[in-house]
Amino acid sequence: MTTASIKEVAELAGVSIATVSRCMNSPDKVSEKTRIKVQHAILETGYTPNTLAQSFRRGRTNIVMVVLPSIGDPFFTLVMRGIRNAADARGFSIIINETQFNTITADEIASMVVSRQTDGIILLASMSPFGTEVLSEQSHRTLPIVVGCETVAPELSKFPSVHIDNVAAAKEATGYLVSRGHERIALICGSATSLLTKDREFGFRAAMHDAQLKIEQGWVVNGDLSVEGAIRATRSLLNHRHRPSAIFCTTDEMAIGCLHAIKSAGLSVPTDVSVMGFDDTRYAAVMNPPLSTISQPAVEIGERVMYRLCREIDQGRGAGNSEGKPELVPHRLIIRESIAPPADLG
Amino acid sequence: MTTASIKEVAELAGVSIATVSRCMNSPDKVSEKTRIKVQHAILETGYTPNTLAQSFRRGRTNIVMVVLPSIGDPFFTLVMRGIRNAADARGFSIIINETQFNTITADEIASMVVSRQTDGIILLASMSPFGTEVLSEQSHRTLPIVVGCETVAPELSKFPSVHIDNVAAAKEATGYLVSRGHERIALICGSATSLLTKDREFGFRAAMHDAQLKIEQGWVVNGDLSVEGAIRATRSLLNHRHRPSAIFCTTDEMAIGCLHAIKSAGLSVPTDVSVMGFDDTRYAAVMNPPLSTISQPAVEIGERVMYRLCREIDQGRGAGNSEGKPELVPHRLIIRESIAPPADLG
DNA sequence: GGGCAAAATGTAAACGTTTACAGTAATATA
DNA sequence: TATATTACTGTAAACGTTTACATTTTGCCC
Repeated sequence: MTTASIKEVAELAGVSIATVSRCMNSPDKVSEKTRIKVQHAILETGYTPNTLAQSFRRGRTNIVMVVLPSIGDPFFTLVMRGIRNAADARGFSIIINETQFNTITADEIASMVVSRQTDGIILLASMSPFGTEVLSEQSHRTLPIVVGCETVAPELSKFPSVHIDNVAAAKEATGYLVSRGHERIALICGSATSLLTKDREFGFRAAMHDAQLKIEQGWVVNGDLSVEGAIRATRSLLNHRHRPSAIFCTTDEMAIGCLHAIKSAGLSVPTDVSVMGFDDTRYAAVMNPPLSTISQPAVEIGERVMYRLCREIDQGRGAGNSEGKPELVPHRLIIRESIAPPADLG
Repeated sequence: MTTASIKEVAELAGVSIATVSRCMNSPDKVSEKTRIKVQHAILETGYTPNTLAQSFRRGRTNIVMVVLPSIGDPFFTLVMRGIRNAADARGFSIIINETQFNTITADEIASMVVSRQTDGIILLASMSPFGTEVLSEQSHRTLPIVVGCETVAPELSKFPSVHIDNVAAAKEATGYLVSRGHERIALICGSATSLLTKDREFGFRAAMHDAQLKIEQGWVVNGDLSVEGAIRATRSLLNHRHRPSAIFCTTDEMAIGCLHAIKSAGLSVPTDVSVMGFDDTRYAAVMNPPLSTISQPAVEIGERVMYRLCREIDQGRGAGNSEGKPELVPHRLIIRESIAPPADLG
């Protein structure tokens, strides 16, 4: 039973298909009399516009693609909630593309660009650095892209973005550990190719430098954003010749693994080792002990990214020239119970 | 710079557009000579087919929609991974529709049905019961739908589905608690309208009945699938006149909240209260204590659901007549450290 | 080389909209 | 009442494919 088309509505209402179309899209351009005539015909036939035909004709799908490392990460879940809020409000659907912690290449983006199945792209994942120039040259005028959460590479700075000041946030987090008396602080960070990771690492190093603290070889370790990766990373830190008294994880997700690894090594948090997270996901407060962390306005980031993308799309594709400076949103240090002064101070 | 169309390729290659189209879709129907001629033209023009036009013409988007309560739940994350695996293999994209723990109504489904933006639907969320008949009547012949995880209502039994035997699994979980000596066992379950919840509750009650144990008034409580909901539910259980010695949560996500609530009430797990989860998400093993739970082959469920949907789609829409009995997949009881004999036994 | 089947290609219609343009009806202006 | 606006409606083209059908080319056999 193929659904009624505009033609049948037109016939039933005794008007042309153009009029029916106008009834749907710009009702003010059609007289009230015919409008209600058409309304009735629509109801009677149960007509709904064929989205495929509309997309084709309008050259627009009202679908955007969001590229992110993992929907499983509770932080991204929140960002997605924001994106979805905004998308719903604007009548967009969303296709999610998980990179599974791999950095995405420009080629992959490009292939999304050319098949016009999406109107725009939200990039929450890090791009492989050597891909960025390809992308920026070949497509920044052709497809709207907005970057979220991730710091954007200089070559990509044509693209609008919204995120927190990751350097400052990491600095603040590290500074707090220092202020509680820690001097041996390690860092578990994400993939080395992620600029976001780089920024947080940079903030960490800056804070350590400011405090004139030494970062031992092997104290900065990659946890690849997963719980399991963080467990491995933590084990290596606990076995380190100079065991740190505090561990800063650049993600709550990794902090969960970190907490687990510490406890299953027979140590306790925060008595033996303090732990600092990042993101303030919904699990942070229910961890044992509750996790100190940096809170980002995740939902708001999502909303702003999506609304920004809408603007790009509406202004015609590739308003990449908007040359947006990053929209910075505020972060906040959340103090819970996973951090205490180091034992050797007490 | 609008991309090259099939016409330009045809002109450049000196053939008709039909031939170009054939080169792309059924290369065996065109001579090798012209095929390479066209290949070159394609490369030279940088032609890629306009997906919108293809979708329109073929009446197929290669997009499926999956409806689920929350992508945030780590269990669904795994199911999604399976779905995505299969979808990638078959060239499908996915649009996710979160119900946010609300049951979805047939109307909402129907609106997805009519706008032909998706080729099929995967239903991982519970339908509001009064909606099901509408759905089954009006659309089960028009749009391919496959149900996953959720038990399907009898009225929906025309739709294929794949899930575990939730009744048996819950019975087994409860039985294990009984076998460890528990007699005062409470249940924290999800939304009352979910059949899946109903099934697990039914299994729980059956096991209690078999063991001739009494379920006090107020021992079966709704945790609405969220961490926070479970915290509230647990508090009410801990304040209960007859405090249970074990709590069975029908979701790991809720078990996380449960663990937290018990600990922040100053009690310990499993010494004071034992906790059983359900789903074996990636957090279960890193909880403190590690969570005993029921493991489902989540990724496999996702894959099977998606492949099944592909079959439905290929056989022409609404092969709902396939009248599939549910595909049952096996579950497994996972024993960790969150369960011990009740204190009053020791 | 004539005849024929098979293979390759071209022609043109169709998919369901939107929209520029032209045309007609209604209303206001003189 | 004639004319100039304005408001409404219809006609038809266009969007980029796919595909049934017609036509041409090729290869083969006698």
